[in-house]
Amino acid sequence: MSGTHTEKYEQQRREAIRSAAAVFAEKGYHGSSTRDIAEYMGIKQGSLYYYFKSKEDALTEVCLYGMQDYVERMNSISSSDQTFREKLVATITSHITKYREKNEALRVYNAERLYLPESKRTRLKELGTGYRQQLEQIFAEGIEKGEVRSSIDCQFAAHAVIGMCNAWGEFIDRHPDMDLFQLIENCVDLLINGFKQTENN
Amino acid sequence: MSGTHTEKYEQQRREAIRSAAAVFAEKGYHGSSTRDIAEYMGIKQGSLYYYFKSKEDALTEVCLYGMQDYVERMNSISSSDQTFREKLVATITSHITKYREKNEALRVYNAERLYLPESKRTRLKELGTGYRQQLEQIFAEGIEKGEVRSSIDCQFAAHAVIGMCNAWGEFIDRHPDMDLFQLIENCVDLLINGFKQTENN
DNA sequence: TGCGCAATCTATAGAACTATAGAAAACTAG
DNA sequence: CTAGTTTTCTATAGTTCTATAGATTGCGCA
Repeated sequence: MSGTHTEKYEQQRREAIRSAAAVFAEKGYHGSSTRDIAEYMGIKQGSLYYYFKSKEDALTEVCLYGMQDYVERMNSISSSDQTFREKLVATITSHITKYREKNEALRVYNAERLYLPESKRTRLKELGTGYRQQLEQIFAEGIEKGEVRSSIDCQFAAHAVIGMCNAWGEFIDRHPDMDLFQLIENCVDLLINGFKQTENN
Repeated sequence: MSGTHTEKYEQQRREAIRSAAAVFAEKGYHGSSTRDIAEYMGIKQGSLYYYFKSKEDALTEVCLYGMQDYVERMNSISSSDQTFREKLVATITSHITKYREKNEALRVYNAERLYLPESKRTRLKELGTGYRQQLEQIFAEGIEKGEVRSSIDCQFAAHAVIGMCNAWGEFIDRHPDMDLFQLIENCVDLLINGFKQTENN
């Protein structure tokens, strides 16, 4: 498959995926036309079909592109030998900075993937589940090592962290001048210590 | 304006708004057609324009409908004389149960409001800002009364709570058999106490 | 019963959108 | 420069969508 394609083809295809990501992120999947994507990329509407079989195919590729290195980063965080707190910081940092780096593809994955038919979503589900399970594992280890209290439900915790990151991701996308460093610090502090008054204070 | 309309008209208009909410929630604003909405409601496509000036107008009404009693509930929570913890529980319960009650309109507000032009969003912004400010106020009082540590940034905290509730709202919508009571308890526990090991344990 | 208004329907204009087919242009190698 | 290949373009068939206009049906009241 990939052997049959030119260097330029692969390059332009990646460009097409990035363009689709940018347009989908701004207007939503159904709100975007193939003409919008082509124009963003600087080619004509019909030419886009040299790179995508269909608009749906474009969405599939964008979602995969958005998840892939995101999951890879989680792999390396999860398998490192950092403390629970360090891993939590790394996870949140990785997740949130992805939004600032203009990885529109991740936003598209979050907001639009459900418009894909089941059949085209299995790979995406695997990636998402893998990501979540690694995060659950980090919590399980945190409990073992005594850094996290044992009453924490790891599945709940993983979902909560992911949900919070996505919520802030959307937010910082609309507030480009926000201080990410401060935000990450606040998130970690809240998640680890909670709102309540500390005893020795 | 409203005086010129029949009882039946008002009733059907509410029905139209609810139908639009259901359809928009499932397919997204751009993914829904006016025919979809009309069919859901049991009338013909053209008849919908007896109740909405335009599709965009329908979205505006749905978003307003979704926010309104939501904000009202927050008013009464915020002005009650409960403790911080009680108010937090009430807020999260109100927010999360709204999703289970099939208030699709709230999901539509969250996911689709940005497709409205600025001019039609000012009222919505006011409502959203009002909601958030009341939540910030709850945190400020929590700090005053010593229930919340003073290092918490109230604006950050309010956003974090709203973001987490919305994330779980989306989730429970796809998992109808989930135990909301348990979920709410977990959320409150996490937000107040955090992940970390407690001293006396 | 029949008049008048309210509510819904049918039909359609006009625009936009996806996907394809085949022509044209750009590029590569000999 | 030429022939073959890759990439892009033009044109369009076939659908679908929004919004409107005018006909039709249903309803309450004199």
